[in-house]
Amino acid sequence: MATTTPKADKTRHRILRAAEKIFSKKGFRAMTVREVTREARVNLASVNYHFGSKQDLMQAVIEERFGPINRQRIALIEAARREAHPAPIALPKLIEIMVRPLFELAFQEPGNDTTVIRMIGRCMSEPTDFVQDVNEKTFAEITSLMMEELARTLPDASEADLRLCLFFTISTMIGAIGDEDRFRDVTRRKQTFEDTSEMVHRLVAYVVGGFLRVTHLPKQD
Amino acid sequence: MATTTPKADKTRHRILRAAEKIFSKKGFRAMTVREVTREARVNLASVNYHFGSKQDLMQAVIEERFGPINRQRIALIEAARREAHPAPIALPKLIEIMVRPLFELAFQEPGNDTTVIRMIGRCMSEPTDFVQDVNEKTFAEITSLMMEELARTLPDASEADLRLCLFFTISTMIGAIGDEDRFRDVTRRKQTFEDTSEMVHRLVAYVVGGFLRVTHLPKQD
DNA sequence: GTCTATAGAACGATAGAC
DNA sequence: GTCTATCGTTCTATAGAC
Repeated sequence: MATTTPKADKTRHRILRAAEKIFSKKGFRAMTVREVTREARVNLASVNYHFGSKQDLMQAVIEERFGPINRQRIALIEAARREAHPAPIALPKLIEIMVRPLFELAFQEPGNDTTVIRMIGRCMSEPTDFVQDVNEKTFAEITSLMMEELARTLPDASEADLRLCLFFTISTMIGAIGDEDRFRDVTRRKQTFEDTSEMVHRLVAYVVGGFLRVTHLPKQD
Repeated sequence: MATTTPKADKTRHRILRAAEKIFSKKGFRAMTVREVTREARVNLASVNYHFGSKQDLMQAVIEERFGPINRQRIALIEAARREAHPAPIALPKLIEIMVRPLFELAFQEPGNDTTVIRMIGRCMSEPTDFVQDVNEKTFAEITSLMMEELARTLPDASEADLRLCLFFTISTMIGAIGDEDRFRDVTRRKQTFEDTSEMVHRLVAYVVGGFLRVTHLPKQD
């Protein structure tokens, strides 16, 4: 006997890959079910059959992609905490945990294309309400975990400054991730994100520099 | 006699204000002409009469808003260059020129609302092709001017590193500007961007810290 | 210059045959 | 589980009266 549902799984998978590809380029509103099924080379009706609605499809894409990244970040924080114990995790290490899984998991994909990484950026700036809701829930745990560790690593900084810096950091990452075109315009590089490690290395340095300077700002409140 | 076209100008203006308000919340695709005319309390057909098409309306909104911000930045750079001459402009000063006009011009609006500032962020992450084209043209001059000055201020840094840092900086600004909801989530602040000056002060510190750390990274290429 | 009415196209979703 | 055919909605844009 053959396996039970080979074709269904394949169709489902093809739809998911097509959806994230188109969403990452155009956003939720401009991603039409018609274009997704055309790109996936499946029937128009199959999206509703397998997922229920366009919104349910989008939700499935987000959850499938963001879950692993955050699980890895949480695991890395816990490992780093054990390793450093009882000292706090060093700032560059902490920032790297924030930055690297985002870039590396994205490039584990076959063809090393930038679809996943662009999808994350697109997701963050997506105006549709339900996407924002899913986003908020997906990143709530890692945000509060990161704040805890930042408070340990930089005990003299105010919580308000740390939160503001974390906000800046997420902004930097999202911008750096999502906007490949602007990346090329500004940096004038031929490649896009090919040398991930070099880029991550500099991004970590940039964020660490930012944190240190803000939290060492002369008090003036 | 009364002025010649008081009502036409008023309608045009109402449409522009309504368009940027709705665009800043939802992006180009989700902004419908119907909703714009409803919000502006003008007739549905008036958008096509005054602007030609939805796309032309969007173009008018962008050019009306971005022009003054970039003109002010260019003027500030030239003034700072004269003042510092023959020394280069100090890094914090240069970064402040990049950051502050964006926030301040946005808050000159009546009611101090965040529409303009959100519009800029939304514009930067807008997937529609023609918006990206307008964006690129609008910011090409200020980008190259800023690169010139950065090269003078940080003469030991490689051009590649400076471009990458500038890219990070724009990313940080865009993220910090555009995403009021995430700002509230992460920072847990009740206000949004009320205390602009405090926010700008910290954003400048963050970016300066980032630049300095990346450009002083031990060489390893 | 402003209105109503509507053309014409594209969309999400579903019914029903296979 | 997959297909075709289509319904009902919503959109941009325009024609034509005022």
